[in-house]
Amino acid sequence: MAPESRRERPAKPALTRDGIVAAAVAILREEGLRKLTMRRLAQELDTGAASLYVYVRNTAELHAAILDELLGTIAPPPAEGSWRDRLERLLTAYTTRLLEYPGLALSALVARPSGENYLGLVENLLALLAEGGVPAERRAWGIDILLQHATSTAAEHAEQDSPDDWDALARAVRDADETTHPQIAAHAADLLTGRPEQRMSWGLQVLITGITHTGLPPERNPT
Amino acid sequence: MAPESRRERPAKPALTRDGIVAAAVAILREEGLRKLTMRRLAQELDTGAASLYVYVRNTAELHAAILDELLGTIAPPPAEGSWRDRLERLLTAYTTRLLEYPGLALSALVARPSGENYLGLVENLLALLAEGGVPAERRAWGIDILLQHATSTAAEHAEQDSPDDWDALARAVRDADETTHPQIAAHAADLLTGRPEQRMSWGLQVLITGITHTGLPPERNPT
DNA sequence: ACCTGAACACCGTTCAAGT
DNA sequence: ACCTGAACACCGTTCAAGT
Repeated sequence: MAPESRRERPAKPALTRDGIVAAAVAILREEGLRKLTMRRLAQELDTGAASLYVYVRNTAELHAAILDELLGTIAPPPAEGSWRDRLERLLTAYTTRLLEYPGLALSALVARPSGENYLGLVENLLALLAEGGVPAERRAWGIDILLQHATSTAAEHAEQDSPDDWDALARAVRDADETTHPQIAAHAADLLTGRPEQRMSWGLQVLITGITHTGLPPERNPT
Repeated sequence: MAPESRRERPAKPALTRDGIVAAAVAILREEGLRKLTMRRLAQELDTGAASLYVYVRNTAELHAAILDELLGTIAPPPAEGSWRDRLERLLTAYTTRLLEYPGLALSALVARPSGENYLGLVENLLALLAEGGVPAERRAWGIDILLQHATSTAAEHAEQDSPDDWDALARAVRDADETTHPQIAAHAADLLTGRPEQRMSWGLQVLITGITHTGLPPERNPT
């Protein structure tokens, strides 16, 4: 009896948090963040959206879990090269990962992640600053700016379904009146030039140099 | 005849782009960005949501227009103080404005604004870097990082309906294992300490110092 | 040209009821 | 405890039809 249970369709696997996150990553890779909704995810797992809420508090938490999963695939920086080189490579790898799904970077910016792989990244960054001789009390705030920069650089590329926005700025800069906006007119070329990797690399150099040269305020009150 | 047109209700004003943006700003101030939807905005203007699309391409464009409106209320920096002081004050004023509506900062990060007031801000920033002796070819990229930092600092505070996220990171940092995460354990205090204004101020110092000390890559290819 | 109602194609989240 | 269907309370955007 009960021949239905012997159909070709594979047995419906039990729901688990890991299974949910894995399915979410799969949808993300195949269809993008826009399509990754609770309803679509539930459909993929052959259940109702409500069932997901047993394992995941809300969409933000789901995004955080996915991000941490993705962070797990960042290769640790090789031991060769100066600490600055390795620091830049590690942060670039982080940004590159995020650039595959800029919408996730946006989530990461708003809800700071706290998963195992994110903590590992923080750990590595702190160690690199220590190796570079950055004073201990400056390291935590230092990686904070570095990560904020790396994350927001990726987030800027979110939702580029229509590149109208960039065109709008480019047009405004090009059409800038020389008398009302002399600076913009003079710098028009540089405002619109530079490959993303070049700007990213320069930005990291700026930050690292700034961090090594800028002392903390004398008193740092708790939040 | 037609006594309906003489009712106490004020005559429905004609739709204009400016009127739409003004109504949007009003809703933003009174109810927040979450409540500012095309449907709610149309309701406020006593029309249907579809009518708005005659004047505004989509939600992103509406957000950009609102942001530029808000930017108009930033006081120009006073002429007193060093260029660094004035630069920091101007950027802080920008971030403070954005912090009132962090959701807008998120929009600004994704769709770079191009309104008149935003261009004015860019113009002022370029002039300040010029005054500070920053080489011409470095100024455009310099204000780009400064604005990215200022905008993303505000964006980080978006959607804090539930402060669970910060708690999650704080817990993870405090619970960090000393053997697996020695750096995090050692820096736990600094990772969680510091008033936002202090971190913001230090961040700007880092950027300004970095910009004045870091040359551009020799070749900068067009985008 | 401008404006509209209605429709299209969706959302996240909650909750009472089942197993 | 886990799972579900159905409901609640919404979205942005398009479009044919009107004025």
